[in-house]
Amino acid sequence: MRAFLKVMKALSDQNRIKIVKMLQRRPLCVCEIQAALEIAQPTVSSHLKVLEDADLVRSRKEGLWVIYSLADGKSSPYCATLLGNLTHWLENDPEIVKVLEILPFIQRETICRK
Amino acid sequence: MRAFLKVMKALSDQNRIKIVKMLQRRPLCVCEIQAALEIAQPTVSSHLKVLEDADLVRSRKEGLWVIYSLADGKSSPYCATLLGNLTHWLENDPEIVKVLEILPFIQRETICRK
DNA sequence: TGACTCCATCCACATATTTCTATATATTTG
DNA sequence: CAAATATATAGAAATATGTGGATGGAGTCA
Repeated sequence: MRAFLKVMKALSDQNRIKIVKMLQRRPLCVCEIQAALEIAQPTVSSHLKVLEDADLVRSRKEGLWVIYSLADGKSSPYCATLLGNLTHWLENDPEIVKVLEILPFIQRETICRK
Repeated sequence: MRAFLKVMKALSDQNRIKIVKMLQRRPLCVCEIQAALEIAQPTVSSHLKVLEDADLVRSRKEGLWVIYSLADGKSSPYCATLLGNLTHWLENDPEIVKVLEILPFIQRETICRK
């Protein structure tokens, strides 16, 4: 129950849903997510922590960056099923479409000076 | 997005999950839910309102009672899918098992004096 | 009509969540 | 080592949420 509620709560926020949908396209560093969502960097870190605690997302350090990507979903049936559903859910949602459209123009090299 | 988040938030609370799982067994009046969850009646009404606003649950008046039952899920793919998944999810969860075990002993005739 | 029962709403309180600013940590580079 | 950059953490403010007591409407029955 604990794990289930954690997953549901993690997916109950608009910004976190946007993050998941973006990560379905490609792995992203914090900078890129921040640029796409246009919110403060600590807010992004906070949301990523919630998603990671729910095992929906995983991270790996790569030099100065931390690259976030979707989890494989093996930790629980909730993660697997919901991540699966989210590949087609909200695909036509205006807010989601908007973020996914600008995603190709967000490049790590442009945003992060290093 | 709005509807999606509404459904996810509705299913992000332990008591509301218990209500859904109980309703999968049989329709229930507010009294019966209150007896099973052992919480205050306004709290039950509050949770039922959240579930109903998310189209996960529907209600019909029957004399003095208001009988709540699961929605058919046709209002959105989120409702349909999640209600479907919840028929087997959490079936072995200790908290859920406990509520479902006492459910047969909760009878409207015993609890509601009518 | 009047007493009684089921349920929803109102209100207040406690807790949780979201978000930001400021600061700290970690890594790379000069 | 020192400066610069990416990210995390701490703390605070605003908002949202869960909860229960009090109240009132609606229906039932004597």
